[in-house]
Amino acid sequence: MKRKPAKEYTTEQQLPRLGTSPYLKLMERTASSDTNLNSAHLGLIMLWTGDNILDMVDIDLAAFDITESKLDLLLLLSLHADQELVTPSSIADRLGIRRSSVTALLIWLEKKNLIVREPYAKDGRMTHVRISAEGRTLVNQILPTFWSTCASLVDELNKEEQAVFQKVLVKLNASLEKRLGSGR
Amino acid sequence: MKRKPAKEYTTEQQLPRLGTSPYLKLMERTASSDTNLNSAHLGLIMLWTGDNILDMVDIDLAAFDITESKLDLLLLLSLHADQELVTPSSIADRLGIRRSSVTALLIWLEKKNLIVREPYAKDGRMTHVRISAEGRTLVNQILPTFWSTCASLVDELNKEEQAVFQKVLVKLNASLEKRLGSGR
DNA sequence: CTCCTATAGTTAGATTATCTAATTACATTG
DNA sequence: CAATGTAATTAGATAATCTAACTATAGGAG
Repeated sequence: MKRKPAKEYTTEQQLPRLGTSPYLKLMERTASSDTNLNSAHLGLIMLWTGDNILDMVDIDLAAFDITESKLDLLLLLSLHADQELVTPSSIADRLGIRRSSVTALLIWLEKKNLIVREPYAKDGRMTHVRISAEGRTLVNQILPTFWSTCASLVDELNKEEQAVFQKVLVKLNASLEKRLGSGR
Repeated sequence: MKRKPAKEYTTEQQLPRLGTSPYLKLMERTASSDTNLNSAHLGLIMLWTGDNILDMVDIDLAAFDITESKLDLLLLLSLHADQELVTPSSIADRLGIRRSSVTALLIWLEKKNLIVREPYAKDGRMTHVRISAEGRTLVNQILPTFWSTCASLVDELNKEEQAVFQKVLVKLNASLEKRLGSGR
């Protein structure tokens, strides 16, 4: 969760915007000799951009009183609604977080009646989790805005730029998911 | 903060990896008619990638017992070390967070002797914040790894891909920073 | 020169998303 | 059937954020 200060006061004294170049100079001075500076620069901008994108999405979802993590989980349940068994463990595994973290999310979602937890008859230790009708309704309310926010992220890019960007990004993301061992 | 499960147990039953296509199908069904689906798709992948990149960097920084937010602040102080006056307010303004959030970060950093807070003589309400010698040492220890992590993010891409990617990314990030009103 | 108000910083208290460790309950297997 | 493994939860912690309230100082209006 981050950003979106409503404006506290307008401060008089300010720090100047330095831009990218001081970071690059610092990098030149402090990077190990076997680090490719161009790649590092690119990675840094990617990191900053990722941060900004997360912020944008958070801000938009705030209107629906939900966070990206929770929407993520609801979508996961949506897309696996046909599965006989969806347990907190398997959710944790898929999301790359601990079971206890999933429990916390589920408690919140259940309190709002967005999901249902049902004991699993075939194995008394397990619980089946599914999205509720209310949950589906909420998701359907959120998604049009969510997709339009996603689209707006890359608004500035023209068709051609989008095309090359997409190609490279898909490759990049695949490699990251592989390295993290996580992914959809 | 996210991800990095050490492995709790290996769960037997798992949720299948669905990949991107069910998300796209869902999008086709639920996006408003004035949303460009290609753009939305691209934005979605961008969001996922951003998430993964954040995770990678977090994991690497964890070894130094510091988080991205805190390193960010230390770098900010580093780069403004020549300024006569750097206040919590101006930091909050630059980082796009509230003053009270900055206070929390500063308390942590000060406890570890990474920064120094000095009363500002010319205005008794203000405090000048600067990075300490210890802080500078830590930053110098972290940066080589940090840059190499940044570089490794885009390892998979060849020279040519990096070049187009960079061009588009810079443009994209500039537009996001403008929209968020934040930025370096 | 004193009083009001604006500003800077902090504190108090809350939320969200994580984690680890401990606990509870059920299942399996020797 | 007792020991051990697994699923889920609970308890308690940390990090990063927020809003609201508070304290202290500054600066201007009488």
